[in-house]
Amino acid sequence: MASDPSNLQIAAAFDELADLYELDGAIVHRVMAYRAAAKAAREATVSVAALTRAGTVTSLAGIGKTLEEKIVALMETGDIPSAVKLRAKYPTGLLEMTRLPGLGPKRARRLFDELGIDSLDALRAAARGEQLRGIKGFGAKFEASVLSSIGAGIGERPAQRVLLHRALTVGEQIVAALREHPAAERVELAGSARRQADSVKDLDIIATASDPGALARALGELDLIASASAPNDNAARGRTHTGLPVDLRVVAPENFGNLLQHFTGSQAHNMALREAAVRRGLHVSEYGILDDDTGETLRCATEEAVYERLGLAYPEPELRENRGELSPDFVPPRLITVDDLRGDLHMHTTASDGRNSIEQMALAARARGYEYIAITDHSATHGFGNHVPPDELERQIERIAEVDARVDGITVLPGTETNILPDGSPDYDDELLSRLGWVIGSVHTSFGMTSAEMTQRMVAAIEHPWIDAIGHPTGRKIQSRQPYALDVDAVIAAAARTGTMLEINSAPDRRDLNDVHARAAAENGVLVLIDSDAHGADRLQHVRWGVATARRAWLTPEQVANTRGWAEFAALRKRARSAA
DNA sequence: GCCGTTTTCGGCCCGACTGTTTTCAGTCG
Repeated sequence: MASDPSNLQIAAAFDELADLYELDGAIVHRVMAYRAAAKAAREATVSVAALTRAGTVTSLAGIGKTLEEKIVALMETGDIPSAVKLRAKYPTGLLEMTRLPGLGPKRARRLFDELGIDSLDALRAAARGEQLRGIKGFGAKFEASVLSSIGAGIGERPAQRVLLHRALTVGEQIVAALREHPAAERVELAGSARRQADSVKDLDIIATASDPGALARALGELDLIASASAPNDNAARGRTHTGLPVDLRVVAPENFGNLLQHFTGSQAHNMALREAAVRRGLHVSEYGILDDDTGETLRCATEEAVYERLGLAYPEPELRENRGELSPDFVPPRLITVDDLRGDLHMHTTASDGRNSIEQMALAARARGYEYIAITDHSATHGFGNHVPPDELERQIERIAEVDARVDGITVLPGTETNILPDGSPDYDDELLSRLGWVIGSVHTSFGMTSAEMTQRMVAAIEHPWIDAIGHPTGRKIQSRQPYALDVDAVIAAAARTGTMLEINSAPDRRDLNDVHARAAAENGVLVLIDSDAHGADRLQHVRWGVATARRAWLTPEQVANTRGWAEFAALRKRARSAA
C-alpha cells in the first residue's frame, strides 16, 4: 500500500472479514470480535496504523494479537490473506442476499450450498421457479417475500438512512402532537434520533398514557403519518410521508425508564451495560433489572434509576456509544448547549453564494444573542460564479466596516473563507489577509490527493500566519461523500502547535469535524469552533447540529472557542496571539 | 477472536418475532 491505511479502511477490512466469517459459519463471538474491532478502529482517536508500527495497537480494547497481525498484513501487502481466501469462496452476491429481510448469513449459505444461488438474480429466478420451498426451512411465504423485496430494490444497496435534521423535523412534530392527546402522559423520542446521531433509520417513541390503546391509535390518525398498521393496546407503527418508519410503544409508568433506556441505545452501549450488570449479578432488559440473588425484577420509572441501580453515573443520550461512558471512573461532562454560543465565525452573504446582506446577517445574529460574527464569503478561486476577487474583497471590507459601525450591539468582523490551494496556500495574498479580522481556510477542490499530499497541504495551511481556523476539515458529507484521505492526527497536532482552531461545521449534511475527531482535537488542546456556515439568515440556527456533534464529542463550553465573550475570543485568534 | 475481582480456558447481552415448526433456529433490533 502506497500509504498507511486509514482507520476507516482498517475498519472496513474488519467489517468485511466479519461478514465473510459469518458466511463461513464461524461462531458468533468470533464475528462479533471482528465487528467490535471495526468499531474500535473507526472510533480510534489516533492512527491505528501508527499504533501498529509502534507495537501498541493491542492497547485498543477489542484488538488482540491476531488482529494486530492482520493489520500488519494490510499495511505491508495491501490486503489480508484470510480475506483473499474467503472472497474466493463466497461471491459478493451472497452478501447482497443477506440484506433481504428474513435472509441472514446462515440461510443464504444454505441456498448457496444446496442450490448454488450466489446473487439476487439467481435468487429471484429460483423463487419464481418455486425451487426454494424444496429446501428444509424454506417455504412459499419466503419465496413471495423474496420476490417482493427484490422487486422493491432492497438488497441492491445498503438501507439508506435519513439525515438527523430531516428525521427530527418530523419526529419532534409527532412527539408534540402526541403530547397534545388527552390520554398522553409522558412522550419521549428514543433511538439514534435522541442520541443526535448523524443519521437515523427510524423514529422510536416511548410513552405512558392514561389510556394506552387510545394513544396508540392516535399515532395513525396524525396528519404527519402517511400509513399505519393496525395498532394494539400498547404499540403502533406507521410511516411518515417521506417513508420514515415510526414506532410508538406505550408502557406502564413504573417501566418507563427501562424502556426509554433500552430504546435509546446505542446497541453497543446496551451490550456493554448488560455485561457490566452481569458482573454484578444483575440482568438488564427493557422490562427491568433482574437480581440473581433475590430473583426479583426492579422496574424503573426513570432512566436515572436504571443507571443508579447499576452503580453507574448517568450518561446523557449523546454519550451512549460505549466510548468510555460506562467506565467506573466516568465523570459526566457539563456538555455544551446552543445557549452557550456567543458568536458565529462562518457565514456567507450575497457577495458570494449567500441569500442575505451583511446587515441582515448581523441583525439575525444579534437577535440570537450573539456578540460577534465574521462575514466569510468564498474567495477568489471558488468559481461557480460566486467568487470574490481581491478588489471586491477590499470593497466588502468597507461594507462590513460600515455595518459594524452602524449596527449596535454586535461586532461584525471582515473575514473570508479562503480556498486552500493544492500547495496549501490561501488564494489571497498575505497583505490582504492581514487586513481582515478573521480567516477560515477550507478545501473545496482537488479532493483526490493522496493522504500524504492532502495532509501536507492541510498542515501548510494550518501553519499559515493569517489562517485562523480550518473549515469543515475532512470534507465529508453524511450519506453522500466520504472524507478526503487525510491524516487527522497530524492535522490536530499542527493545529494544537500553531493555535489554529478547527471547525465543527454545522451544515446538517456535514457536521465536520465529526464526533470522534472533535473529541480528539479537544483532548489534544485544540480550540474547537462551532459555526453555522449559514448561506441565509434563517440558517444561523443550524448551529444546533454542530452543537449536537460537539455533545457527542463530550465537549464542554470551555473546549469551544466561540462560547467566549468578544474580548476573550478576539485575543484567542491566531492573528492576535502572533501580534502579542 | 478477545479477555481476566469467574485470569490462560471457557465464557462472551437480552428478548421478540418469524416461518416452518411438532419444539426451534435464525433473524432482528
